[in-house]
Amino acid sequence: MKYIEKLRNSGLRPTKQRLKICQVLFDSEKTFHFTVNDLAKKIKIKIDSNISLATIYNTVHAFEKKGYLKQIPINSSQTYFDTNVSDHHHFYDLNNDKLIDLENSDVGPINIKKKINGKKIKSVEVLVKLED
Amino acid sequence: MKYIEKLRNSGLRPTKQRLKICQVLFDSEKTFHFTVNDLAKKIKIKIDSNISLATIYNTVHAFEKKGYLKQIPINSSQTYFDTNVSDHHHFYDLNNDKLIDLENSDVGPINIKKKINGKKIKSVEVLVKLED
DNA sequence: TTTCTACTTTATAATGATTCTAAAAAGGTG
DNA sequence: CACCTTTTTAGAATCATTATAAAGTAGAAA
Ligand SMILES: [Mn+2]
Ligand SMILES: [Mn+2]
Ligand SMILES: [Zn+2]
Ligand SMILES: [Zn+2]
Repeated sequence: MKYIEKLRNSGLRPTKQRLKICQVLFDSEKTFHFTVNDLAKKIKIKIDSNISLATIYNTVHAFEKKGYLKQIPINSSQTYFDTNVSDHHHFYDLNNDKLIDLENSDVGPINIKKKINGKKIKSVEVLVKLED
Repeated sequence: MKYIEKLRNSGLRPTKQRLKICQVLFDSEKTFHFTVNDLAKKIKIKIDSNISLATIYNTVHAFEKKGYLKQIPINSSQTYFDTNVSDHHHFYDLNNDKLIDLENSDVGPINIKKKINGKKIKSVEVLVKLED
């Protein structure tokens, strides 16, 4: 299985559960955005096995820490994650709570002119809110 | 009192509680960022009166809807609000969960080249995450 | 293979921000 | 004042997320 090494390299044991979650997250052609709830449903549908919510949370957070997933900064009752870990931005459709990718090339370079003493920039993310 | 009219013009009755919350939010020289919890503490300190949490939530949401406050898109366990309702951006310091304003002039114009059919842009916000 | 240990999973409880409820209080109008 | 509507409030409910701690598993060593 192709995810065993990916997990090992990150210091995560390739357990049955983690491998199945990898399948659901990373086997698809396109990247996608999801909440933990979305992911739990998807796992139940795609794979006929019960992975506990606690494990899904643990794994998602482990993947996030390792850089396999990104959190999307947004105000919502649930946290959104992204399997697209490249540097990019988002549209957020306020009418249906859906996220759409905005590639860097769709936004152009962002030049942060202000500097904060002793701090370095970790990420620069643009959120474009949409409405009808 | 200078907030009575502001409230009336927005269809909000100028109640004792709303006027006191206005004082705490809008009387200060500088704008600031806050969570509902922050605000509740500030109210208890600045004004010696008990305004219930429910009322603070109601009022903050009413003000947000009227455009007197802005929500800041960020992933945190609490929602952050901003008394600076001008178009601007933020630094978010991951080491202490503090927000710092980034004026439009500190970022330069952002040109969103991608369009979404039937949707219009409501806001464009940049979040710059900082670490030590 | 057997054993040992650290890591992982899981069901379940706890947490905590936010929202809901419904009764009491206050605002506004005539 | 009398009336009706809006607002406030204490407390309960909700619900995403995190913590707990017991049972299971992976990997390595013997
Ligand atoms: Mn996380
Ligand atoms: Mn709100
Ligand atoms: Zn994305
Ligand atoms: Zn601000």
